Amino acid sequence: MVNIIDVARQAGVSKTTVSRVINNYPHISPDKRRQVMEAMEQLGFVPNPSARKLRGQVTTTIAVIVPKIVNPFFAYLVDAIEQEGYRQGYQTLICQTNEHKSKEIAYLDLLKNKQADGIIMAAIENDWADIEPYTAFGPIVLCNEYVNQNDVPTIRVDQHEGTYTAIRHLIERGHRKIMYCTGGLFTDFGKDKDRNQAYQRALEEAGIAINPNWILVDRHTIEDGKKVTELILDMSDRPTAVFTGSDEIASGLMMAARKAGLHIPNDLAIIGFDDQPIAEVLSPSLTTIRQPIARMGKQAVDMLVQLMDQQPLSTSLSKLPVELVIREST
Amino acid sequence: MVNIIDVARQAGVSKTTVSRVINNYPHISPDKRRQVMEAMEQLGFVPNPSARKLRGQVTTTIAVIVPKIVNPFFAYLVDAIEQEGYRQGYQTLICQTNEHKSKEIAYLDLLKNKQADGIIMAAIENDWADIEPYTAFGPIVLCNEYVNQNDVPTIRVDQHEGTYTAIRHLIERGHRKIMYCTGGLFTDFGKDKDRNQAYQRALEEAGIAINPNWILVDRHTIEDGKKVTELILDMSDRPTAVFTGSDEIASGLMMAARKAGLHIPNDLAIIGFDDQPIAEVLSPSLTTIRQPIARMGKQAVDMLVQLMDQQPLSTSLSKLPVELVIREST
DNA sequence: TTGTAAGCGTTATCAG
DNA sequence: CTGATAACGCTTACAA
Repeated sequence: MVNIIDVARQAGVSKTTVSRVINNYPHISPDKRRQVMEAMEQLGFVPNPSARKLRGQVTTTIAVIVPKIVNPFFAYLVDAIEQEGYRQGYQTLICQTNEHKSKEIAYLDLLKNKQADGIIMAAIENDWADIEPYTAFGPIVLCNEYVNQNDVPTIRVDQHEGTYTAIRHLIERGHRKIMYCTGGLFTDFGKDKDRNQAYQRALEEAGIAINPNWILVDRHTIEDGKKVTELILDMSDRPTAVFTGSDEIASGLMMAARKAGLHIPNDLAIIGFDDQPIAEVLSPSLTTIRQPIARMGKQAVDMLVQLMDQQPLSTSLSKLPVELVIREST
Repeated sequence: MVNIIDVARQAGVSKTTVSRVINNYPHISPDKRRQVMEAMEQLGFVPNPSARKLRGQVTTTIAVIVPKIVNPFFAYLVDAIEQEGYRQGYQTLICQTNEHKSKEIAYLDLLKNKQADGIIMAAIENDWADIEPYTAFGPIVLCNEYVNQNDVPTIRVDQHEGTYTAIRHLIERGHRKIMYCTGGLFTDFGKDKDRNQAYQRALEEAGIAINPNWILVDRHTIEDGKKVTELILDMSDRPTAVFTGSDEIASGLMMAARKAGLHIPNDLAIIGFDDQPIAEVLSPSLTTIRQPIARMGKQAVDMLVQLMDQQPLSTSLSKLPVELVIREST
């Protein structure tokens, strides 16, 4: 491995000077700078990141933690973050927890060991109380997920508004039997709390009673969607519309419903969440709530960079608007 | 940051002993081992990877290079690699080139600096001649993509067989006007060479002349698929079937064709490639060539680990079989 | 079985 | 403007 000393020798300078060239220090004679550049070129020198991280204060590395990279929502988010990070001179470490608490913690250790200057969490497996201590080692920004705590830097969409808009849309289409089918649990915190409350509020305002049979939780995948359809088919009192927490559930649901002979949207209206590319190519195409993923990623990076640069944050919470995209499934 | 010395002090031993405990050396008294473990626990010690990489010979890190993580094929491949790597004790660095040659080279530098022990490349942007020198610093395994060179460790599917099977299937369905629409170029090397040759061979065997108008290259995305449909609609002599290089092009194509009033498969048959989750939920569901992505990922890791362990490779090429999945679009 | 000490490749400090 | 030198946290001869 060719190192800074080899370059120094080749250029006839000290390794300090080489280091200065690498790091663009201002006061170096043009002559020496040129010599060093040439030597680096000739020897194919590349600075060793381990050594830099070990010695320096700064790693110019950020990490983004997602549960599953095969989930298109997270893939697009990671992509946005990676590209914006790259633009701002950061290397992005992509970390997949597979929903394991221990893996999440292991990735947070990246801060502890100065492997990364900051972390963007797109999901949270552990309690915030267990994560918070890591902020002592570097900034953590939540993106997409959030917690019941005011001072945690967060970029997210307005889940309440999104869900409320979706349910209102179904009601306006004449539906009164609306199933609610989402990711997390029907709990009292974070993302799901907002969605749950919006669902309840929209129904209440329309004077519709809530049917507990039509509340399904912990549904994520296309497979889950198919199973939801089976559930619906088995019901004596079927819903006429379904709100789903992601386009993936929606697509599985739609496919199975179609196969069972249901006409969409006449027999069953379906609305998704995310506006993934798939939403447009489904038949019928999927009405859904569009999340501004690229903007979320960019803003998360911006906020993280501000924190890493010790700049004061104008606001610790950025709530981006969502958009109802009406297609054929409702 | 709590380091090995802090632990040593707390446990009342030397840092060497701590290091030995971390690395599971055999000859340590149970007593001291326990003391060290307790100290590590109490202090919340986590070994610093930079220091280990800098000092040691081994990083227990592998890197996987993909062009775009938002492409579901690569997302699934990365997922398989990450999980298998994790199982075998390796941390996986996920690297996205965005199809930039320079980024690919930058990632190959990971080998040079001992940031990774080995690399899996799922795509190739640069010429192999420019990549080959990096093998001096650590093993490189190709997965999915390949080059015209015998000794390069490669895991891939039989693209020729896959494409041939697909085209034969269309011919058996009675089609003689078959469009060919794929990713790379209609070139003479790698993945595309095999596909191209298979297309030509299948047509030739069936006594069908090749129509150059029906050969489209460099198509990748859903958007590309839509545009292909426009092209078809503008043709005076239209194909009756289309072979596409990925389910994504196929889905864009299908959607636009349906919108234009074409019946699928009667007016236009479509066959995809990959068997992504989307293939099943499309309407009509998509006939496609299934790639064993999970197996590819696992085998790539296995092969890389063998090479990193300096074990001889039984064979440098593993060609996995593909499978025709017949659905409604043909 | 345990400890001492020399590095791995960089950057920060200090002196010139 | 430039250079010597001391860390950063860890592993590994070599000694004991």
